[in-house]
Amino acid sequence: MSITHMSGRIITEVDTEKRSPVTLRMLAEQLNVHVSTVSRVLHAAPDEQLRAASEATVKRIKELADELGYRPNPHATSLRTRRSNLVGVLVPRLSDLVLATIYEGIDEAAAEHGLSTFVTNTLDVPESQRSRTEMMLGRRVDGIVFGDSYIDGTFLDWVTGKGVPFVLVNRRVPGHPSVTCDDRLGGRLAAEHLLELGHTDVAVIAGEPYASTGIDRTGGFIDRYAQAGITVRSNRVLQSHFDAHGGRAATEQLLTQGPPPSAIFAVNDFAAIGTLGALRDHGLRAGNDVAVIGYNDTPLAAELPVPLTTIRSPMHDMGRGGLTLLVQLMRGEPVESRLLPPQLIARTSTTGV
Amino acid sequence: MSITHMSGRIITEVDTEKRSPVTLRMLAEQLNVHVSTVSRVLHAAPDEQLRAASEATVKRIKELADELGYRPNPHATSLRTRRSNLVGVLVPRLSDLVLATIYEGIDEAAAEHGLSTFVTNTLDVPESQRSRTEMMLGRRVDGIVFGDSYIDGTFLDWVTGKGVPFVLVNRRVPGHPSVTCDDRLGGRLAAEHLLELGHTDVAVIAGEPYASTGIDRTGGFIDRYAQAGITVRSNRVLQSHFDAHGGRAATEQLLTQGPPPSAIFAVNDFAAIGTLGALRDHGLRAGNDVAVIGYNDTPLAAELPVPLTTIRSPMHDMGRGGLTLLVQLMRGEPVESRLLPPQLIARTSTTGV
DNA sequence: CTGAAAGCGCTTACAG
DNA sequence: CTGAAAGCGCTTACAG
Repeated sequence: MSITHMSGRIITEVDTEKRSPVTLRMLAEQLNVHVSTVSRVLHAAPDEQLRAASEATVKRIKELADELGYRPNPHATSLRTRRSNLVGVLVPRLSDLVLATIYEGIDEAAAEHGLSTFVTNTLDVPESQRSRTEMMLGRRVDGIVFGDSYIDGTFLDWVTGKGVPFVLVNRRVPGHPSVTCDDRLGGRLAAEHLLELGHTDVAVIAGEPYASTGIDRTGGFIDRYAQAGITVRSNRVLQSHFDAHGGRAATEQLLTQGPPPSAIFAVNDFAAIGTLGALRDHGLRAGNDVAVIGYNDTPLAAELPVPLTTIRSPMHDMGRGGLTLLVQLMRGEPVESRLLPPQLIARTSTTGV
Repeated sequence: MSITHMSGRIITEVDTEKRSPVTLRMLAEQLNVHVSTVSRVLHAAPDEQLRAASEATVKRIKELADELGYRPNPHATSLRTRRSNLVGVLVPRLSDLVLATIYEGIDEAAAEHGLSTFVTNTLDVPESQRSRTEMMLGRRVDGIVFGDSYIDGTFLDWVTGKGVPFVLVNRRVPGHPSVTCDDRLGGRLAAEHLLELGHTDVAVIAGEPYASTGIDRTGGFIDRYAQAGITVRSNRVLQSHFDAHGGRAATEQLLTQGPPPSAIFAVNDFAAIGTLGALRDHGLRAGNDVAVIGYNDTPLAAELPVPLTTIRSPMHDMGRGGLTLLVQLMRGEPVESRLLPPQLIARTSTTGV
């Protein structure tokens, strides 16, 4: 640790510190005990260290390990135990705040369980979903979290054959364990809010047709309107990408095809921002001329020039919950899918100024 | 691979497939060659396979490896070679689109080099920067990319002592290799744009005082104004967080302390969105009453109700460039810091309707 | 052209 | 209470 002031030595020492972190064997040799004893002591739970070694030995080992900053080599451990303590996470795009936030929840919970995560983008491209999954398997992950599932579960059936436990977050697929927002309920909440405000001519910017999020939010919304005796016609329901550009494009299309609806439900806050832009281009004031409601309550929603009414979804908790479910699965415990409750957050974009 | 329709067998097979991916030894035994021969063949570059084994043997080995889907166990490889092919990435927050995009660039380039990445948030908390770095070292990463550097390089000096190569992206620190946007130039471009539009009373939402991004963007801006003979007074330069809430808060403060400036430069698009909100609350129209210019050209900027003038920074390329620099460093090659050029993107928020 | 050995750093029954 | 051995799956000189 001390620096010797002879240039030749210094380089050697730095090199040594760099190349060789302290190993179990180094500890064992310094203490004149067997490497297996050190291993046992360092792994025993506090209450069963008695059986690992004598109290004195335990103390000596732990102190030296502390002093030298011993960190087990995870590759050696993984090789030996056949557990990598690694979890793979697949998302459409990490630069989508929704997925980034979910991932933060996943990684946070993973750290609490002593697990590390690998994330990767699949861009919702099936070929990438497959190749990135294989890459994760190549890395010997102990489990996978999919945030990019297609509602058609063919791919997941293939993954099942690989024997690696996995869970879904963000988007659900029937027959597979998942932690998602109760998106049908979310859609219903949006509908109820607009119904209360008296909107009968409404449109939906519905998201991607392969994602349960878009499907369920749209379905819950339309069903609630149907209950109220109002049919949302199919030309008022437009597919879209889950971003501002997609929301703007879909809204443009909507506004081009006839008189504007009195309210628009965009199944994603970013799409909703695109909707706000398109409305403005057409000289319509969001919240006064046309009500707009988004989904997720991203941090931006409250700060927009026209604060956005939205359905809050528990993004972070979805990530945490998904990882927790995966851990249970990895332990061989039975698991159940969870639907987390959404919440309406009313702001100016529907209530007006 | 085939499914036997006897329930007992099925479970066994799935279990087998799950627990034991194919190993070098399995290949060797099936082919009646030594495991070292298989290893040599599978590692040789196409042109030197002649020296690894006979043409016939090479062919047999490669075919079987393909057929069985052999994937080397990375933990065994890492243990043996003392290279993990792992890179650690530290960012303030992955749910900040700027950092997520930079990370996407890093991971993309990493994959091309056969490297995998671990990302983690530090929330700009020094204690976390340290603990997360230690966690990365524990994972035996071959290198680290810091996207969260403080301009004060004390922490990085400590990291240098660890002997692990690292590079900086996003934020630079004198004396350490980095790939960043030329933020001083970016600030200057913002100033020139506003000067051309005739703005003499301007304010800056300046970001965090410990980040080179905020410092350089602000510095370049103020210097350019000084060149034009205009002093930007210090009460017109406000610290802020790099998000919408921070931008709104700082702008509120600005608008409270007296008559509004005729233009505001926010050193981050999200902060700029907060600025737009605050202006609207005060009955001021962005682009007409007060010009607003942001930084980064995030995908949202163009889609906002008032499209945002901004300085485009090459976020993705910064990530790619940073990883490339790290690879050079890991090879022991000399490296040089790079400044990537920013670009002005003029939109309605400064030009008006 | 190919085999055999050693060893990376760890864990885990098994002895004693 | 502690030691010794075996082995996880790979790579790398070294022989022959």
